[in-house]
Amino acid sequence: MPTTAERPLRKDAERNRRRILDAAREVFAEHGLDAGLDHIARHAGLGVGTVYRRFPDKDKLIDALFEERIGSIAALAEEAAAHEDPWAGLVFFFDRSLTEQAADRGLKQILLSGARGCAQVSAGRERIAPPLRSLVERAHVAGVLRQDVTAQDIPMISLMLGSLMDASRDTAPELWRRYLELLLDGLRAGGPGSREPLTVAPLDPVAVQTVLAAWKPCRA
Amino acid sequence: MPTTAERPLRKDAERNRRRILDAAREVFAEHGLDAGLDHIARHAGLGVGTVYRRFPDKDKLIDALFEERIGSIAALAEEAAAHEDPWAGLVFFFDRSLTEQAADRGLKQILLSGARGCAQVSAGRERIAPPLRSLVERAHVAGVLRQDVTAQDIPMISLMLGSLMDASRDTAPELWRRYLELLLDGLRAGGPGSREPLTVAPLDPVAVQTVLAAWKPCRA
DNA sequence: GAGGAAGTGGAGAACTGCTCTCAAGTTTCT
DNA sequence: AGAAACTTGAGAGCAGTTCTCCACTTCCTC
Repeated sequence: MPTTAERPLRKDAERNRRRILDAAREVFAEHGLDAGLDHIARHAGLGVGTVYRRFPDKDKLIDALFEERIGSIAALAEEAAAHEDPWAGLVFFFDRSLTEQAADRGLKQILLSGARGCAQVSAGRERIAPPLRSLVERAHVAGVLRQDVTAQDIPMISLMLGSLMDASRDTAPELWRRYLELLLDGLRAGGPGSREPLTVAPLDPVAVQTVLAAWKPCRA
Repeated sequence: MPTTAERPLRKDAERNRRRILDAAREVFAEHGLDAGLDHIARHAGLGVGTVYRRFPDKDKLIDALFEERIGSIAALAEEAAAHEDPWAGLVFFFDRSLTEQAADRGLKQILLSGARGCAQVSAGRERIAPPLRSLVERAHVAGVLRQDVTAQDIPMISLMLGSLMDASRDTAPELWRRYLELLLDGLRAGGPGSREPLTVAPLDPVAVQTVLAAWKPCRA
């Protein structure tokens, strides 16, 4: 839908709109949201002015681009929560959502830092937390997840792995999986009376937002 | 030692040199190495020009400042390697070195990113790896550490926790300990035949340097 | 206590890198 | 063909660095 019930764009304009979106997807995926619009325009073979004619500012472009992608992460969370085996659901969510983030730095930034983007994107983000809560709860009931771990730990773990991803993306793009496995071993409820309880309390949901807002990915 | 065997600084100059170093320590600790020299000069109650008269450029100032601090981290590694209980040594190293890093963002940056600073600092950094290798080896022999974990995992884990620290420093400065505990539970050799082997290989020492060099802390 | 060397301050030069604008030229549509 | 829509890219404006320069001040020595 070109715009909301207004006259359709001219043929060339519509074509360029698509080019901008495609170029932005690629550039943001590779360089993160800090990429300049000049960069995107050049990659699309257009002038910067054209980008600004179509999208009033950078945030609107980001919004248009990530509304759908963030929705797919929310869907992942819902799918994970519906998984018959709660532990497998948890692993599924981490694996799949982080794989997406590894392939798209812009998405990672939108999901984690919460900074950029407007209403649409925020709405998508808010769909994610509830299924994760029920996922964690089911895992607790099934006795497969340490009792002292909460749903708020999930974004924090994603943040840590996301930072590692940024650093290792050119050297060892799959390295984050190694530390995910390590963390999952730490999350799993211990067989015998093994684990000591964690000595530091988890964040509350509001603090999670604050911490994510303070996070910025590294550049490259 | 004011300078190397040259005529001593004038009294006021020596006093200002100390002020600069003190101010730099505080500012770098709080804001990281990206803090501008203007900021440091203002905090020292001096002009920028004075800073540049004493230190030819920013890197020299950083070198002068962190030579000692990085040495103390190396000493920590040596102390850890000498610990009678290898597991306790590992926990000791993580706990102490990360506590230092939590209190000093500049130090964290010097240790992890390797970018800034010259010869002196690099030399200090190179003192750290060997004791960590023997620490890990002893833990393997004692059967307390997963066999598929290597010394190269230590800086990567520090990097992840370091990123979390940057994000949570204002909201929950001790939060990193929670995830350190989780990771330590993942690192410990499993009691019964519990753990699956890690599916992703560790980095080799050269790659570690490359990854660290790509890492930049987030701003605040 | 006078004179020269050493030291100081801070505006600003030079750079980088970003978002966003606008006047002049081009394309599409009717 | 004419009007409206669209495109272009240099550059304005902003912010943030690192580092320079020189008129001025302070210290030390004789």
